[in-house]
Amino acid sequence: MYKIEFHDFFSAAFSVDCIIFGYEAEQIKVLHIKRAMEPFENYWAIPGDLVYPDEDLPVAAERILKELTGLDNIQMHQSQSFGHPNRHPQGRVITISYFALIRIEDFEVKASSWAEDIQWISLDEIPTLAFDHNHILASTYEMLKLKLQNEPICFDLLPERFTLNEFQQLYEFAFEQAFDKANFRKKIKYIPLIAHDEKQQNVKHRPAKLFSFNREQYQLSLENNSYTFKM
Amino acid sequence: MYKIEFHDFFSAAFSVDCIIFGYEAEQIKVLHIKRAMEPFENYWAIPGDLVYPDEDLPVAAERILKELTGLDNIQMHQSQSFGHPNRHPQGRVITISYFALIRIEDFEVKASSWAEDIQWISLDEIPTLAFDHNHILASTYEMLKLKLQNEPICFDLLPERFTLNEFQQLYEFAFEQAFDKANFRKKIKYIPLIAHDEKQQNVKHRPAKLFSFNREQYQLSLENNSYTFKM
DNA sequence: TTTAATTATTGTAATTTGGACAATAATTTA
DNA sequence: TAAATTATTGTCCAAATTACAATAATTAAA
Repeated sequence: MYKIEFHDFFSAAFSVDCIIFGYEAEQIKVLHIKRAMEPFENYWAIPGDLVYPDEDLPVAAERILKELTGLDNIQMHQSQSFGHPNRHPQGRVITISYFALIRIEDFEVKASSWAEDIQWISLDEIPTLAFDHNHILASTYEMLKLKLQNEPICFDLLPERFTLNEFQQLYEFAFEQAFDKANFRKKIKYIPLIAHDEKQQNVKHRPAKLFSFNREQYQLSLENNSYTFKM
Repeated sequence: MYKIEFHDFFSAAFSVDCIIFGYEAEQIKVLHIKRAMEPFENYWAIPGDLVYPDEDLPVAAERILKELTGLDNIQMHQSQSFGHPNRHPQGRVITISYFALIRIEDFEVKASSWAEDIQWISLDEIPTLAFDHNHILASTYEMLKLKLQNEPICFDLLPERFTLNEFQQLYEFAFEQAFDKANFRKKIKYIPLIAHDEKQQNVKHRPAKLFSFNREQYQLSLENNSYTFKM
């Protein structure tokens, strides 16, 4: 085996891939772009690109997502790394996947930069994607479900002030099952929420009270070790 | 801003860091090595090193762990990536952390390669480590706890055939609290175990029945979506 | 102005689960 | 054969979960 010099190690690139989950009409969809360049030209792919040599990972994720899809100000979470030596035909590229969860109706997406087209595709209709993106997507979806149940990331999906029913719908989305309204309220008893005096507007029935997630109290109890979020 | 050419992206290195959690005397310890070279010479560090340009990540993790600590055949799990541009003084190095859980008494560790010394350090006595290793360790410990409760990785720690008491001790380790023997048996009712006819040998009391984790049934129910592991 | 319709919110009783603890079983050693 | 030790099972009570009923607040139609 030939000797590898120190500088030979500095020959890899790395990328971030942004898996944007959205829900709409009780379906989970994932944002895809159509590649306008080789390799995998014309394939659908997860939005992602190479990271600049002096750029931090979360910054790169934000930049790349915005460049390719127009999405801005989205709170992303790191998922996993994928680094098989042959996963990229043009060299050694390690990729780090980030994901987010958004309400589709709240955002407008737009193909730009080298993205030729953009589309929300439901989880059960994903075609063969570029690179190892099918694998990355599947494994990131598992991470999403795990985090939904163990960290309060679900509040990224809700408006700042929400009704308990909206919260419950999200819960049902995460667990893929329905819950009883009365029992749901007992279940979330320990999740720190702020009850506001304000009520729902413009509904054709009794308006529901609005709540918000009490981030301060959540942070405190984290530091305290006095409570761990569980859905 | 100057234009970055494609080949300029291929100037990063990447490493893996292996966080080996061990338990002994009801304490959680982490395996550290003392660095025998710059940067951070003489600092304690998590065992880790650069990955070869054509080497897969899990393979690199195994190789590096063995080179530095002598540990072999350890099932490691990927945790997270750390990629701050200045985290390594000699260039851009993204690191991917892997972790494992072992019983300290089952293995012998030995400093080798450029590791000058090796030591198990308990979690509450960790000194200032090389690089951003304190941060990596803290964040990987959170991942360990999350996975212990949601994936059957605890069986990596047990021998192939184990008694329910051994299983319970592990459970107590993971949750940092004691459980009632009788109640523990009710709690694990849904975890797929195989009860063998075989019994514990060479104990000074009534021997316990041996069990093993039913990986086949677990895989099946995963594919089935009929059960999710919960501790 | 009253009433029906709709959804929010609270309450209650039955069932299931979880925890404390006691009882019994199987084995080794003295 | 009895004492010691740990495994295993059972029982009772409290707590959590579930199903479902009752009440409250609001809008829209009569």
